[in-house]
Amino acid sequence: MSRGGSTGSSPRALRGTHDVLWPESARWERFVAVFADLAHSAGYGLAETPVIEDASVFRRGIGEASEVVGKEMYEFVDRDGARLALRPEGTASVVRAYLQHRPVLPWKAWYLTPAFRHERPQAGRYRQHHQVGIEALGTADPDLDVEVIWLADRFFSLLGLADYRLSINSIGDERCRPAYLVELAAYLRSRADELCDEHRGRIDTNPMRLFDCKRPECRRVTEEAPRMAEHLCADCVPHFARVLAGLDALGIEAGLDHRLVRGFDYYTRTTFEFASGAMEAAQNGLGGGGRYDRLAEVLGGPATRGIGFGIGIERVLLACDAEGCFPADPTPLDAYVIDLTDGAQARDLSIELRTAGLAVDRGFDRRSLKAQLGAADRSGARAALIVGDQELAAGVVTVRPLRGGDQRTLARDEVAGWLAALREEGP
RNA sequence: GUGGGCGUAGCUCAGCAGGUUAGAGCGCCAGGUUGUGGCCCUGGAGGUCGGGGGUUCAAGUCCCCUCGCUCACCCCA
Repeated sequence: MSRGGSTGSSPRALRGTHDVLWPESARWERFVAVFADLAHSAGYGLAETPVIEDASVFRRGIGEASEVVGKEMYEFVDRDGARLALRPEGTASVVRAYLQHRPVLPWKAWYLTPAFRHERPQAGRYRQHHQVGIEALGTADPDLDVEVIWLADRFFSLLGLADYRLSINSIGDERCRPAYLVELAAYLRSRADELCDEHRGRIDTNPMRLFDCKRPECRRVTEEAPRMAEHLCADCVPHFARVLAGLDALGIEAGLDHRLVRGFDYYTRTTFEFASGAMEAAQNGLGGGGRYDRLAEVLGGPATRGIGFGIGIERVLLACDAEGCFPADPTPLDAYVIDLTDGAQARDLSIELRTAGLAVDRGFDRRSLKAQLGAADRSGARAALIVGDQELAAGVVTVRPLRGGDQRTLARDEVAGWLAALREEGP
């Protein structure tokens, strides 16, 4: 098969996108199920919102000066002339949905979504990746910050991950940050000639963005920069202290990182990130989040505080691979029906058993017994059910365990019970 | 956006210094076993050697262009 994109070859998934097929997809199903159960256990309900939004939702929410909006967002004009965008992250959409429907506060939601960013793909980085996340709106209580961070930490441990670390910071609020930004910008201007070209121009538009830069020249400057955590106001100081105390009480280790400002402009106060220690630094970010107490206002709604996080599914599965945890184990079939007559027996028996709550596949095309048994073996079914002319005439089914055990003949109405018992026995 | 590596069967790859109809293993299909999977044996299907152009008597092999994949930088999940 041609791997080229030239004439004559069949279509491929677009660059940076990928298919997740069985059996690998079994892992995704479990991943999402574990997350959903955890979210429900803390009072979070599913929020399913469109992946496509008016571009302003993200431009205003995430920030015009952010990398994601500035050079990565999929944005286009549709047939009606509207400026639309494919969601590059989950939070802005959920807050938009909150503002539109105004559920009673506090409001807690979880989500599963693809996220689109136009970048050059590499290991663990895609143009369409997938995230699960939660958002909680309507309270400034720092214990909510603790709950949210605990949920992320709990999720990782439920997957069996152990080698990861939490970084945390507070980046202040509308009361203390403006003065800090003035001081920061002044400091950065004083050392502007030492900064990388790309970030020198950001000093006045968005000085905190420079903390994200990994180039050594910028890092040297930002390491010695004034720290937000040391300029917090009388409201932010106790908030952050309460968050740290809560994490400590829960036994969650958090490393303070004064450069942790996150890539989206909507964050206030608490910001945090989880990184795997089992992967290369280029793709070790498992997830992150923080408070966004101003986001609802930026999107045109009433002041509504909020906090949440997003977790990258592909990244976390890579970390699981690196740690050898959370294996994929597809749910096995209870039975595979083999019909040696005209096919009507497989048609009717398989549907009868499925209706009774069993997982059943069957052979098609009237293939030989040997071929159908081979297919039954490959299907992973616990048992093969054989109906040939002899069984049909006698009203029975030959049942053959495929993982050890003796073959026997059962009356047709005994088969479902026998399969249920077989399921109870083993995996 | 910038740079490196790589494109031969569904998958993993071999093809020595350019030389007849391009190979292996795995997988798939069929038969050996007229109704019994896994092991074994035999056979079969499956490839415009990513695409285009060039050099040559001759190109999977050499050259150019192009597309794609991949890894890294940046940023992030």
